[in-house]
Amino acid sequence: MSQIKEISIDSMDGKEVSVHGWVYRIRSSGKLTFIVLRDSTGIIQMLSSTRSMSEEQHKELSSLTIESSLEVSGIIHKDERAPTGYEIEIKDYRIYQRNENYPVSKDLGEEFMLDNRHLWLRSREFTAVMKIRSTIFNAFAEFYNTNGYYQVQPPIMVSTATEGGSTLFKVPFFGEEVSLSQSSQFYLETFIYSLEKVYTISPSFRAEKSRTFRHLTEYWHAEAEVAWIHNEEMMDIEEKMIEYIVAEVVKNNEEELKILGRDIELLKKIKAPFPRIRYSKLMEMAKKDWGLDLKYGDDLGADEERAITVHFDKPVFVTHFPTELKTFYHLPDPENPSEILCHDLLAPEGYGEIVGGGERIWDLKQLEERMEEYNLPKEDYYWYLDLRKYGSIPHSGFGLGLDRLCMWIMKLSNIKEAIPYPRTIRRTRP
RNA sequence: GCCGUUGUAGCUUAGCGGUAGAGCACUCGACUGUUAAUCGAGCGGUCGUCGGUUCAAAUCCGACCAACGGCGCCA
Repeated sequence: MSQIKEISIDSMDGKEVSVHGWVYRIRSSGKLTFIVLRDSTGIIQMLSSTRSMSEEQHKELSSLTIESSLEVSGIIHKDERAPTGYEIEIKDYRIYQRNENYPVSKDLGEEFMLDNRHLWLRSREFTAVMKIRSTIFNAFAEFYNTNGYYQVQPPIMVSTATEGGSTLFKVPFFGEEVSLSQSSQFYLETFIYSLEKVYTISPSFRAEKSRTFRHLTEYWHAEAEVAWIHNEEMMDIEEKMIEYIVAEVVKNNEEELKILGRDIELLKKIKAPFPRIRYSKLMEMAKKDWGLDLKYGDDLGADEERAITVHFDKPVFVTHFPTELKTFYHLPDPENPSEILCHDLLAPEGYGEIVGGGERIWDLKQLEERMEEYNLPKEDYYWYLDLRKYGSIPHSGFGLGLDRLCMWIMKLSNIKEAIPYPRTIRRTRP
């Protein structure tokens, strides 16, 4: 049995081949029936006629319907009239299942496509999305594996909040209650005292009732935590990582990018270093250069991020946010304690924030003070505070929304198109 | 949490007070080179649900349900 891609080459012309897959299109003009077969590697047109089969066989094949499954054997011909330039003249076949009525066709509404995601997955577009997504997830792990990092697995059911917030999913737990993890950062920090450089790819959950093009309640969170490095070095690593991931997609998924209509030339421009702009400077530029109604102390809303990122063709770091705009664990800049040593990475073309990261407070006293400001109970965070009691060191880390990264790289209009089974405030099926 | 939009055949939709129409899919038929073929016929609808107004409601009003979109929050 062969795969469609490996037989679609000139040197196979005239050879006998066997393939299996699903009916992608079928057209009949009586004595000739064209069946376009799909497998995981591509599509190929197959010809059924009475030249190479009996009348009954030809009739049975001609009656097949979309997405019916079968295997065939026949002779492959180079033929310019076929959609991909190659065609199989069917000599024999076996039908696994003939479908009655496949519900997915052209002209689909959004709700229908989401309700039938388990079938829509088979479409060429979504197959392309899933192949690119696979490249992105692999490339992320590969980048860190080849740079001396260890992959670790934090818990998903947790009893401590990361942000101290109200956005946690509560789950019954033997008469008690636990939360689903919204970030693995604190657990990642526990590993750096032995492994020094660690990363994880794990799901995160946010119970926020967000209804936007880039929010999911369950999403894939790629996080890293690195001992001994500071904010600037963390950004050095991240921009090389993004450059690597995008380059891998360009290298491995040219065909899929074409199916999605993504401009490859724009992706080829994604090379480190990325611009680094201090928050205070960005506020000035926003007001003076782009006419945005922003002042120091404002957080970046969706409109602002869009307005800012359309001015760049590469991702851009925004650094040194005012202390009050971010949560307690960020390290205040020793030279200007009203700002913190942190960074957001905004994706270009209007996509906005894909990474949040920075340097963590590593002094016990300073961390305790900040937690008091946030009214966080020390008892719950005893293990996080212990990290500052025993061999504490400077360190930095980040969290990356992998689904958002996928959305930007593929230039999708909604994050739901970037993940196979999106979970949102109103959707948990299929 | 706030604001908005949409529910008509399996799917995409037209109709917007007076007998529910089309394209795709599916079924049957014609066609020896089709490119999401073409041509002919057929199948398929308690117009999201409940209630109200009216001689008459898919159409107007109300409530509910479902989904989608925007803001805030964030990755």
